[in-house]
Amino acid sequence: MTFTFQQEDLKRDFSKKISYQQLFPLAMAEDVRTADTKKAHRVPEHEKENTRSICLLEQKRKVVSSNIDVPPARKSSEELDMDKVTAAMVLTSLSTSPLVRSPPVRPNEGLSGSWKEGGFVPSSTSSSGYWSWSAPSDQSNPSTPSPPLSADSFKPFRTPAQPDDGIDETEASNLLFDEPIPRKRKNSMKVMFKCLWKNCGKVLSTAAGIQKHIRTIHLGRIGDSDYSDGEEDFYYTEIKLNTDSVADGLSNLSPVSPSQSLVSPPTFSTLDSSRTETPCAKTEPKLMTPLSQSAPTTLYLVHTDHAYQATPPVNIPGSTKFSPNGSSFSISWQSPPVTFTGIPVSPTHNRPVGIGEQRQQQNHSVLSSPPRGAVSLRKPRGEGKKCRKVYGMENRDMWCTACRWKKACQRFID
DNA sequence: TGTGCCGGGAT
DNA sequence: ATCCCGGCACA
Repeated sequence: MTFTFQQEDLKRDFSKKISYQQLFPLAMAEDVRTADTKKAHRVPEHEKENTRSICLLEQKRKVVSSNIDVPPARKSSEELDMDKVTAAMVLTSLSTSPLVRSPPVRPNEGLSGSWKEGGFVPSSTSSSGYWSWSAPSDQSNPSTPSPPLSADSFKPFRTPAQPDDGIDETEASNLLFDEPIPRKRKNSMKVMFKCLWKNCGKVLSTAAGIQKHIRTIHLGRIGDSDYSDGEEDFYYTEIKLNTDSVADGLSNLSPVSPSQSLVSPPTFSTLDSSRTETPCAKTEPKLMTPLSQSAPTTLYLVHTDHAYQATPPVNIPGSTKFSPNGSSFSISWQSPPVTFTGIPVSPTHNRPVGIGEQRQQQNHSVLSSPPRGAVSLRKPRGEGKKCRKVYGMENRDMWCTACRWKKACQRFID
């Protein structure tokens, strides 16, 4: 129904290019700050392009959804204040909502092909529902893989700043690659709406119902129960219950321990950018800045005990402290601490950029930079035989110390 | 490809 | 200061 319309709409808009800086001033700022360290982390142009497109998608999703199911009220004037509220709500939501689930492995997706090659598809579209920072910046790590996206959208709660989720995330990612969209799971889903009001948790089958519930019960709008300013939107979550095995663990409405989220590698749990501000929009500074600035195009992976680097952050050149490839951070959860990390360690096709690769990149840039020989301060090479030649490698102990140390020979000076 | 040795890290 | 080595330039 509306999905069809939205997809078409999005497709059309994707053909338009929007200035990177225009969309992501924050990311640009970060780019500038970390420009030096990122020299070795050049992101191929096409990846940037993908990233841009994805964020454009994020924006578009908001527009679309606001046109369709979210009243346009309270868009701008309250945004700043609401960002603070958003931060609080995120935290609240973390403890009251099923945040993590295991996305199905979808080998047929267009995305999978890209990250097989060590290349990277910035699938920052992220499956809806959770933490993923699909930031658009050059920091996007080419080798940080995007896990396969999941089809089920999950909306723990809504925030004023992002009244979206009007479109399925996977579909969105498919749009990017003009892949046909497998929809089979849609049919087996039952959409429910759960009230996120603290200590409530009421589940209703219709959005109208849950909105009315929130309006009347929690917002106390008894008189004008038909009027909706959209605020209710923020207090309920859409839950898609399906019969798939993947969703089995999610049908449970209680908070889900992140450690349950990974079914089996390389099936990654994804965190959704839509839960927090995507880099396309402003973010609450303390909560999001490090992530949104430095976790571009990367779905943060929920770390448990498997193949992901745990804290402390790994210091990799070209990445900031919280960058997707060079870092991780922890959030203390109700039970086990959750580590979001952008450093997949092992899966072959999604290994991080290693030092060797960085060196290669550096070398590459060296090769393509200044024409050498402009000014060579290197003194001419000695013509005569040196210790090495005279004594040979087997008599290295007979060499002069300089030769032993690979310095200019002091015994046979030219 | 082997050699000389610069630049820089480690101790 | 000494020792060591990566890596570049050159033969």
